[in-house]
Amino acid sequence: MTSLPTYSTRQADGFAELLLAWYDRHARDLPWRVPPAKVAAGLRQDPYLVWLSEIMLQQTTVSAVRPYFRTFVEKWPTVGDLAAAPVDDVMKAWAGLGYYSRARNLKKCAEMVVSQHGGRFPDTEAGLRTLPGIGPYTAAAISAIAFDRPSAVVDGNVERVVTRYRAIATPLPEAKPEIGAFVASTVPHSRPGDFAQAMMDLGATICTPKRPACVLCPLRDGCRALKAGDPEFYPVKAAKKEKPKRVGAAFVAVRRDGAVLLRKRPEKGLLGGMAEVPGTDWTARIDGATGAEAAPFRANWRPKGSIYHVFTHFELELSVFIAYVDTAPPSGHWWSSRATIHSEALPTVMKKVIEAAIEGATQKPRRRPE
DNA sequence: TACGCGTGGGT
DNA sequence: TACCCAAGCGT
Repeated sequence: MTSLPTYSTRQADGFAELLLAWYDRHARDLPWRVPPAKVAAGLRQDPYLVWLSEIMLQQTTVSAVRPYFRTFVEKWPTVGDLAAAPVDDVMKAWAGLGYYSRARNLKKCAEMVVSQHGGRFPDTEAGLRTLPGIGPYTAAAISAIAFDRPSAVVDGNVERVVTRYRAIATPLPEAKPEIGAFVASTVPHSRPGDFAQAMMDLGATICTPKRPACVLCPLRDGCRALKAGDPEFYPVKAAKKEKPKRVGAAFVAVRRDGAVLLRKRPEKGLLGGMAEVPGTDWTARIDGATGAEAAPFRANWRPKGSIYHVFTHFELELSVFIAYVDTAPPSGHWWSSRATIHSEALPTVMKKVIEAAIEGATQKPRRRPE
C-alpha cells in the first residue's frame, strides 16, 4: 500500500485564485455553459444539460459535440422527454458521434432518473455514480458544475495541467491517485464548478499537449515543469499497442428506386445496435473473405473499390460491392429509401461504404505500410 | 488492471 | 504521412 503525498494548503496556495481570475477573463463561450459572471449572480446550469454535454464530451472534441448537443436539446429539452423517446431515435441522433454505448446508457440513465429519482438527477457524486454511463469523472463534473459541490474533477486536461504543475513523472494511469489528491487539496469551496471548468479550459487553450502557451499561463510562476524547462515532457504515458489490420467485404444492394438494403448490428460490441449494409466478418488479413463470392445472396455484384477506416483498436479495409436487386428484404433486413437513408443510425464507416458504392468513383487505392 | 469501444482534426 | 489526441466508461 503506497501512501499518497499529502498536499499542504501552502503547496497549492494561490493555485485556485490565479486560475479563477484567469477564467473570469478567458472562459470559453460554450452552449452548455453558464458563464462565470452569471454563476456569480447565482445562476446554475440545468443538471440535464450538464449531464448531456458531459456524456457527449467523453473522449470527444468540443467542435464535434456542438451540433449534436443542439440537436438533442431541440428534440428532447428535458430528461423526461429523452426518457420517453424510442431508443432507435436516440441512436439515429447519435450516429456519427462514436462510442455508441454512450447513447444506449444515455437513454437508460434518463429512464432511471425519471423512474427512480422523480425526474431529478442525484446531487451527489455517489448518487450520480449509480447511473449508467456516469463514471468517476462525469459524476464529479456534474456534482461540481450543476450542484456546486467541491468535487475533484479529473479529466485528461486536468491530468496534463497537474502533472506539469507538479512535475509528476509517474506514467498514467498509475499517476491518477496522486493527481486526484492534488486536485482535492486545491479545489475551492467557493466556485468549485468554475474551478473545474477553468482547469479544462486552461488545458484546452493554454496548457495544450503540444507547444503549450506558458507565457500566457496564470500558473506559470508555480509550474515545476516550466521551471525545469520541458513542460511537453508531461504527462508521461504508458506505451501504446500496435493496431492490428482487419479486412472484409461490404455489399450495397440497391433497389430500382434507389433504396439501400440495411440490417441491424447486434446490440453489444462494436457499433452495437447501429445499422449496416450486409457484409462479411472483419478478420485478420490472412484468411479474410473479401471477394464477391462472400456475398450474402446471389446478385450481379460489381466491385467498387475499397474504403479504409480506423477504429480505436484496429484498422479496417472493406472491399465494396454493389448490385441492383429488386426483391423483398431478407429477414432482419429492410429497404431504406433515398429519403430515409440519411436519418438511419449509420456509423461513419457505413456511410463511407455507401458513399463509395453509390457516388463511387472507385476510391484510389490508399498506400499503407504493411 | 487492461482492454474494447468511434470519429475527426491537428501537426 | 503517421501518428497523436479529445471533458471516459464498462467489464
